[in-house]
Amino acid sequence: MLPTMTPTVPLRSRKAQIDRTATALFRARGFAATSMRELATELGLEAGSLYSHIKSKEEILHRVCFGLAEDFFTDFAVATADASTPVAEKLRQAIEGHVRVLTRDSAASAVFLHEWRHLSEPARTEFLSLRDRYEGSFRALIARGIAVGELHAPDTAFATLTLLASLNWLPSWYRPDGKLTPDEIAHRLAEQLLGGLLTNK
Amino acid sequence: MLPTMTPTVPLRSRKAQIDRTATALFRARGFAATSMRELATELGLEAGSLYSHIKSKEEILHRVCFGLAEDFFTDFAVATADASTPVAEKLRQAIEGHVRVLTRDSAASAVFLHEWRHLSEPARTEFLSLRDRYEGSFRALIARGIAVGELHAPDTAFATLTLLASLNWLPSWYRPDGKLTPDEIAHRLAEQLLGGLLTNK
DNA sequence: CCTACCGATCGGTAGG
DNA sequence: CCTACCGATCGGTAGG
Repeated sequence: MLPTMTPTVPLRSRKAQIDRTATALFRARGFAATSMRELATELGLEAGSLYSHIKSKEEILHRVCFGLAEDFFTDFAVATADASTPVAEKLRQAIEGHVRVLTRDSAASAVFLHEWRHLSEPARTEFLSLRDRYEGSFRALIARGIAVGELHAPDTAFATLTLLASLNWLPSWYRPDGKLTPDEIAHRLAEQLLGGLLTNK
Repeated sequence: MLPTMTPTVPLRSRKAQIDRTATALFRARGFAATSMRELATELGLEAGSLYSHIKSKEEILHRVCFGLAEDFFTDFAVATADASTPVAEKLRQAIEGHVRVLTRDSAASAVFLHEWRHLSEPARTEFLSLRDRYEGSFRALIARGIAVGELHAPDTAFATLTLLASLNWLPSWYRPDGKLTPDEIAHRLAEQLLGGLLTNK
């Protein structure tokens, strides 16, 4: 038996590499316009070889979308866990948590925000109901803030919509190598958005 | 010479029909995932027949994207034309103008906002520079409002970004048959967004 | 506006 | 992980 070259142990599993590279491509070109051959080339292998690690193109999209959904829920739960924290402060921490998830992996976030519609049923419907639940949590937080007088807004639904829209625009312009750190961005966004909601300024 | 059945005169030109139907499909499925055969079927004709009215699939996308860009510029110019109008009021009218364009054709707006990346060069770069110019106009307006003391914001760039992001989220949830009229939506959005920017409330 | 078709490319599989 | 390939579908054209 002859000794063979020990293959370089991949730092991340091949599957994780595929997910990461696919996510970047999905973000740049969109899910439908990204071909499995492009993805394979980017990874230095042949198209057919991908299928020893994944079952389908959509499987990747599914993992990215639902993985991020989980991240958003986790961070929101942490931000709002402490019962003694004032509502406005909970909202601030929820905003910062949301921004943290967005900046941690902005490619995956962009896919989460824009490519979910290429999920086939029933995943698509399931995804949308998760997203609705998440929006609902923010709306409830804002409504409670208004009820206890810490926040004010002419229309709760509009306030929630504009808040999340502002945050979710981030992956369109965020660059990890930009001047501001994720924490600074989170802080400024929170200032900007709470500025319009807080009763006492 | 025998008289023949007079063909029904189309209310809109066939080309305009193609654009409208394609826009709805591009919005629902995305540009890349929409096939010319789907589009033809929707219009009740064969795929090949489309090409006596249009040159290519991308030509449609090009018309939609640049047509809407023109609409946004036109409405912004009208909103900010009068030199004697206070800056904050100009901003309010610019917001309402932007919302008016978005609600007038929300399918085209959604395509404008999300499908432009499927334009090939040089159209893509040209489009992005138009979009930058438009954003720049809003930023300049906000900056001037802060300079003269009518507006306040911790960060002009962030204020502009969150403002436009909030407005541009509208095509994602706007339904022409919803409870609120476009004017009411424009008004509430303006209230919500100016509420965080106005110096005197 | 249709019929008939082109070459290219797609996601995915069989067998090794 | 590769080679070789599958059937399906793509945008678009020629000729009428």
